[in-house]
Amino acid sequence: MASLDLFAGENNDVTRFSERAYLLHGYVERDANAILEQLREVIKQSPLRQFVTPGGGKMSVRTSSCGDFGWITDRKGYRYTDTDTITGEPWPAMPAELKELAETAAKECGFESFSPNACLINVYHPGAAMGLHQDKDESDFSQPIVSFSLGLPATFLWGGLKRGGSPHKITLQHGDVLVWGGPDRLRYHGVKKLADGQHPLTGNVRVNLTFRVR
DNA sequence: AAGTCGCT
DNA sequence: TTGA
Repeated sequence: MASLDLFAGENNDVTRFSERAYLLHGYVERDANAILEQLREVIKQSPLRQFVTPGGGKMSVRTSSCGDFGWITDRKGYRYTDTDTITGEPWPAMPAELKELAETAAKECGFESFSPNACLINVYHPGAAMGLHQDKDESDFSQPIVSFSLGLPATFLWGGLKRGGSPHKITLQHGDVLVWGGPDRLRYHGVKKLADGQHPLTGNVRVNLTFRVR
């Protein structure tokens, strides 16, 4: 696949929904086809899989990773690895164009030095969900999280720094990008059970990419 | 407990 | 919908 068009940046429609949490509406919409094409190549090397959590439950989301590190879980806990535990090979490289888009989005929100070395790929089919959790397996919480949404829309849940209370609901559409960091870096967050639907680019799935510094 | 269940 |  040819390089991305890198149209992102032309769209300045940004909603700030917490002190340092931002929704960039449609930020990667025009790059969506190219992003999905890159992901198909990644998934050929490291296939999607359903993890088991430490509690023994099976995640409904299908997951892979690219970059220097990939996020995994099993009964022993959550962690990053430098090789795919299925293939035994290093995780596929993070496509440079994706990394650049994530960095540009972070910069747009005032996170100047973001250089992700891990990208978690989560594919949601109808019925799949993500319970409220914190992204806390990384070592430097001064670095933000950047999240791309592609395909079917989803309801994002935005909680507090501790469990409890009712999370805010934010609709994520195809092409939207979320950035959160600073005092919001360890907020609980999740995704409501995905509603059935069809999207012209992805069919009946939602694709989510989260870029992190391990 | 990134899940599931049970009570409100 | 929330709390354990």
